[in-house]
Amino acid sequence: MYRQPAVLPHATVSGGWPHAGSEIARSGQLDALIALERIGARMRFARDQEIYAEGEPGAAWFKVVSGIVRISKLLADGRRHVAEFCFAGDSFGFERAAERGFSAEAVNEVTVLRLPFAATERLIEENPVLARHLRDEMLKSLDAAQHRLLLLGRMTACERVAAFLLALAERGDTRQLDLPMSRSDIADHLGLTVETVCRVLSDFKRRRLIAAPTAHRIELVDRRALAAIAED
Amino acid sequence: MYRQPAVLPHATVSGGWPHAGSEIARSGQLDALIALERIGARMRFARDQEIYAEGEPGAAWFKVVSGIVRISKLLADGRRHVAEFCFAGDSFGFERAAERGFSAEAVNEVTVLRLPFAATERLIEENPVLARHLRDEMLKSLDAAQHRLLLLGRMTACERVAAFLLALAERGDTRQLDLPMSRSDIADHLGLTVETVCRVLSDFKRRRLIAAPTAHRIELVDRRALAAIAED
DNA sequence: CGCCAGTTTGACCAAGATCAACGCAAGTGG
DNA sequence: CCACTTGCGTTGATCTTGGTCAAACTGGCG
Repeated sequence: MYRQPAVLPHATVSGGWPHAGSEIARSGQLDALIALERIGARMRFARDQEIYAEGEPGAAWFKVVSGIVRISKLLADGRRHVAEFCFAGDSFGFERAAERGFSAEAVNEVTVLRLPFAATERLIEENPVLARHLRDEMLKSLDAAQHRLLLLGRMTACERVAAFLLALAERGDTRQLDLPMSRSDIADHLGLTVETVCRVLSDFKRRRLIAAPTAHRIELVDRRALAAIAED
Repeated sequence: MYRQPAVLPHATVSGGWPHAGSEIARSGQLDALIALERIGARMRFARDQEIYAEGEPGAAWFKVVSGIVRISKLLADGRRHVAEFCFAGDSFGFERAAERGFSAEAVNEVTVLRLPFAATERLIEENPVLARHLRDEMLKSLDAAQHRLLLLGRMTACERVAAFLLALAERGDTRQLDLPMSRSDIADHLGLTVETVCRVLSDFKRRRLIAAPTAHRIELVDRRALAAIAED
C-alpha cells in the first residue's frame, strides 16, 4: 500500500521496467536524483500549512524530503477524502489536469523538493534516466492507489485499520510507531468515521494487539495477529 | 473517473504535461501510436477469456482496440475486487511488480494490442514522443484511480451507481447505453453486493431516472437528476 | 486553574449485507 | 416441441456493521 522507506539523498530507488529494485540502474537513478536536486527548490512547511490548494494551476511536482504530506479533497457537503499520506522519498503532485484536483498540506514539520514541470521536461530530454525515474514514481503511486482501492472497496473497518498500522510500521520499521496525523485524518483516509477508528483501536488495545502510551504513539504488540486481520 | 472515448487509429490523445488535450503535440502523439502499432501484436479474446492471470510474470502492457477488459483480483476468502473496466483506447497492464497483481479478462468480444515491455523500452530510447504518450497513459490511470478512491471511500450506494452509469454514458455518448458486464461485475467494481446494485437500479427505474428494456441495456431518462445524485 | 481541541465511549439508528425465494430466458436432452 | 436444468437477475425479510448524536474525558496552554 505504501512505498519503500527512502531518505532522499541515499534513496534506494528501483530500476528497470517493470522490475523493481534491480541493481543495474541504481547508480543511474542516483544521478537522476542529483539532477533533480539541481532543478528543485527545498521548501519547509509548518504543521497544517498548505503546499498547494485544490483548483490551483499547478506548475510543479514535489518530492518529500522529511515529514508527512496529506493529499486531500473537500467535497461540497463537507465530507473529506484523504487520498494519500506521502512520506520521505515519495513523490506527489504530478497530476494531469490543468487544475489541481487535490490539495496538499503538511501533517507535521515538512521539507519538500519542489520540481517545476517545465524544468523537469527540459531535463528529461537530455537525461533518459530521469524519465525512467519519473515513470517509476508514477507506477509506485499507481500501485499504491490500486491497493487502496481494494482496501476501500472490500475490507471491513478492522481490516482497514490493521492494514494502515502495518503499512506505517513498514516505513518506520520499528514496532513503536507514531501517527502524527489526527484521528479524523486517518478516518478520512480509510473511508471511516473518527468514532469507528477510535473504537477499532480500543478494541485492538483490549485484545492486546497494540498498546498506546499516548494517542499518537502506538506499539504493535502482536504484529502477526494484526497481519492476520489485514491478510492479503 | 473514466478516460475519454477513443478509437485507436484516430485516437484523440492528450499533449504536454500536465495539460491534457493540447493541440501542439497531437500529431506527434499519433506518430507514437503508429510506432506502437508496429511493435504490438493484435489479439482477440472471447467473452470471459483470460488475457493474463494474477501471479503471472507479465512481459507486456496492452491497449484496448475494441471491447471491454476487466481488471480484477480474487481475495483468499472469495471476495472479488474489480479494479477497472478498460474501454477502447485505454491502456492497462503496466504494473511495477515482477508478478501481476491483478488478472485481466475479456468482458465481451475483445481486441487488444499487446506491447512487450522490452520492445517498448527500446522504442522509447529513440522516440521521446512515445515516452510522453506512455507517461500520459499512466497519469490517466492514476487520475481514474484517484477518482474511484473517492467514490469507494466516501459515496453511498446510489451515488456510486449513478456515477457509474454517467461514466459509461460519457464513453458511449448516447443516452442508450449497454452494460455488457454482469451485475456482480458492477457490484465488485463499486464495492457493493449484487443485491444492492439491483435494488438501486430498480429504485432509479421506479423514480423514472432510467428505463431498462433488458437487464443489459439502460436508457438514461433523467440525466440531470442522475448527475445531481452523483454530484461532485 | 479553566478552556479548548482532539479523543474516547455509549446509546441508538440506518444503509447495506446476508439469507432465502422466486422469475425468467437460454440452453439441453428426451 | 416440450419438460428440465442452469445461470442471472430481482425482490423480500432479517441482521450487522458502521454511522450519528451526545456526552464525558484528556492533555496542552494561556
